[in-house]
Amino acid sequence: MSTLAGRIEAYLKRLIESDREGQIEIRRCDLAESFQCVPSQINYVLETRFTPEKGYIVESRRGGGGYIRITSLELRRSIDLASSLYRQIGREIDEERADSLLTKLAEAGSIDQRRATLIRAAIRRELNSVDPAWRPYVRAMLLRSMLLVVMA
Amino acid sequence: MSTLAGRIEAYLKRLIESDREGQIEIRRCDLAESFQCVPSQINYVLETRFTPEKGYIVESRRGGGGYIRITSLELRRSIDLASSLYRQIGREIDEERADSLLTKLAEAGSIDQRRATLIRAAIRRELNSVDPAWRPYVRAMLLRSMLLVVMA
DNA sequence: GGACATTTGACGTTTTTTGACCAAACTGGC
DNA sequence: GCCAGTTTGGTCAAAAAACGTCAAATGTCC
Repeated sequence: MSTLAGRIEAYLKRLIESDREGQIEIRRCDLAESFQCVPSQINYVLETRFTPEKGYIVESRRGGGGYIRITSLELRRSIDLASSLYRQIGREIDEERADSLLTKLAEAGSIDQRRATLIRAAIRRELNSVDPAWRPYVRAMLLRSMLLVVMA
Repeated sequence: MSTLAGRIEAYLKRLIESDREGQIEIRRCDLAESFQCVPSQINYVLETRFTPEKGYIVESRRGGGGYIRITSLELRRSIDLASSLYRQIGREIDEERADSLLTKLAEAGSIDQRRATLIRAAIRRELNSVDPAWRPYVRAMLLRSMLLVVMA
């Protein structure tokens, strides 16, 4: 994937993935400048790699203050889930609360029993090598992440 | 067996066998150049020696940045890609390696593309609030945990 | 000589890159 | 408020970069 178009695509996807909203705004001329290519190359990348079928929405505006906005529907949808998980779990969580949350989710059918068990075991194993003082934070992170990919 | 086709076949097989995943990517024009033959000779070799019945998959792309990819089904199976990749994570991992690992898993069908994107995004976002010095460790933990629950 | 395999080259398709020209949106003077 | 000029992004077609197909020519082995 060593084509210009491929590199631009990868760059944009990275930007989008690290954005909290799964959405970015760029200026076509800036991007073209930083990749040393003609501006229309950017349109080519957008048309071939960021189509609705591939889960992206591209909006733009011309004129002064113009921009190109790219939204990943996939990530957009996961935002809600992520923030709801963050509300339930928070920045840190102790083992007991993590445990009961998993039990609740399994009972509610949001995740299956097998995965709940798997998540408990994974957390316990990973925390082994973590300084006890940090465990509540790391536990929260792991729990949030695993639940996100399982429930999405 | 000292025909041109035979020598090209032997050369490609040597390359494939020395690749850890039993897969190589070449450029038809380069190969033709180095064997001093017409490009279509390469197609002849592929059609007669690297067929599915003989255990190979050949994929290709035209246009700028085009390539020909040959995969040996046998070598691929023997490695058990998913678990071998999983073991490759280790105690710490940088962003680039994590990225390419996810790409490979998605290509191999071990996880779907949608989840790969989700995992990348989740890792990036969680790491935002982590001291850069610890990121490789935390990244490894998150990646391992999320892969565990999605591949299970 | 016939059957089969190999080699070559002309022509075709797909994907990427580039550039000339077009259209919309903002800005500032009147 | 309107017009002219500037600032952006959009379109489209040609050129370039790869790979694919097919059939004719050539070799090889009974």
